[in-house]
Amino acid sequence: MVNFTPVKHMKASDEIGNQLKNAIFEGKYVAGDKLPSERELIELFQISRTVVREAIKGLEASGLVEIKQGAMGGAFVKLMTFERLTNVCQELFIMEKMSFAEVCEARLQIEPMVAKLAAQNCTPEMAEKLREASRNEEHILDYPDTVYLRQKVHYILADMSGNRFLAAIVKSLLQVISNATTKFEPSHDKVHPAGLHDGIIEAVIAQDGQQAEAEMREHLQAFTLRLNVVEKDYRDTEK
Amino acid sequence: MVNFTPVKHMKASDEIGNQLKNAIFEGKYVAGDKLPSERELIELFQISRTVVREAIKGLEASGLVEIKQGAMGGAFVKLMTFERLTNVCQELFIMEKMSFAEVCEARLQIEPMVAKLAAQNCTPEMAEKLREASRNEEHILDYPDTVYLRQKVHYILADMSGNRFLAAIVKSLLQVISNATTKFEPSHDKVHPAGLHDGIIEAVIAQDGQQAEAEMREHLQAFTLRLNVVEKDYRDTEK
DNA sequence: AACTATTTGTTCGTATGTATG
DNA sequence: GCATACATACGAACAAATAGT
Repeated sequence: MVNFTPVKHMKASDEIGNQLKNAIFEGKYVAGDKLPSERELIELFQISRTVVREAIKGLEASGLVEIKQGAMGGAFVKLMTFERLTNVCQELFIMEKMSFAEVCEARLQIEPMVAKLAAQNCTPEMAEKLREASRNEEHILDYPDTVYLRQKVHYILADMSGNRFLAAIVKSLLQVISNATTKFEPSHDKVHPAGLHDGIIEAVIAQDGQQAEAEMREHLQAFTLRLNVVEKDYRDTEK
Repeated sequence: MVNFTPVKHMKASDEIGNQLKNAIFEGKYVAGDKLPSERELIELFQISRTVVREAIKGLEASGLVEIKQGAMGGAFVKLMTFERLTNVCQELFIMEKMSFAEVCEARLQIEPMVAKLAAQNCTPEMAEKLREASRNEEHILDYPDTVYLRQKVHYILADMSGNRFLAAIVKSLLQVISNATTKFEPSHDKVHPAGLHDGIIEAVIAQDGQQAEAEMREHLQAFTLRLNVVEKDYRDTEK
């Protein structure tokens, strides 16, 4: 049996798009590198400018490169970050592939576990960072637009877990919940009692994983329960 | 203070790409719908062919539409699935933004929890589905290329959790681990003792969440430990 | 400040490929 | 086989942004 190869042609733009993509995945181009210019790609692939541009447009839409115009411009490989995960989560939520309740439940399940890991990995430097974040929470009212501060403790704990994937998931969920919440409860940012995270923080610093997990669960449960009700009301009034 | 609006222009292709994207997010076009044809878009946006094509190419790369050519062709809105989450996870892994060990650990943390949820939601129909999947596992050797069968129990349990986000995460992790494993241990598919999941399945059917969680954790721990070693060896020999 | 070179952004005209009826 | 409707591809030109001289 002769091993004939299929003659199916991909679209030219997909073909060269894939070649460039693979080159990036293989590390031939790393973050900050410039891909060959359009004219060069025309030469390299022996193909028209239109096709080259469509291919690069695809890479841009996939979040792999950033295009700058002008002299010294071109398609630059972007630093691959977990931001892409967050974007996908956000889109899945918008497209109603997951409900607010599901997102909250996922957070309720995962974040306590992450807090436990954080407690197990807690170092003196991390402990100080946590304490500082906690102290700053009291000043949030002075900077009403720093949503980040409100969530800073959660972000730090996520990073402390030592698992970049889990950290990214937690941050993505936080982001989705935060975006949704400001939609149906614009005043939410302003109500945030100081010292809210103290229980969690102390447990983590004491490296008491069990306790950290329990404190985080309790912290989220009250919060989540109320939000779910508010969100449901909001959805009902929408109709 | 007059509320002047910024005059910064986006690229035309991005501009109309965003408008189309938003229309999709807002449900103006749903899965299966056809976007206006290139000619129509030219009319609607009063813009050139090339720009329209680049915009649509962007949507295609983002996974939002699928382009068919020929009469009755055009850009059709794709059904938004969790596949996108899996793709991003796969890419993050390839780009070394997360290690094999981290992926395994995440699975080890999340899947037992999902098994617990599955146990809490177990219905008679689901129980039967699980039993059938378990029985079929013995026949896997007859169909060596059905990777899916090997993981079927895990997939069913994920769906049983009742949380689409958690299910998607579990499936994505499974996929990443599976892809990586076949790289450094091609023979892996063939070794899969029958009845491996029986402990988990029985606990889930008995609706014993605690037990299901424990069984799943044990099931994964042995598996994970060995794989981590094999993977490390593989990485070392690569250099 | 003005000029030049380089690179991407946009347009138009034309031709070809592909699927439907 | 043919007409139609659509996407794919090419090439030439001009516009706009940016960096360096």
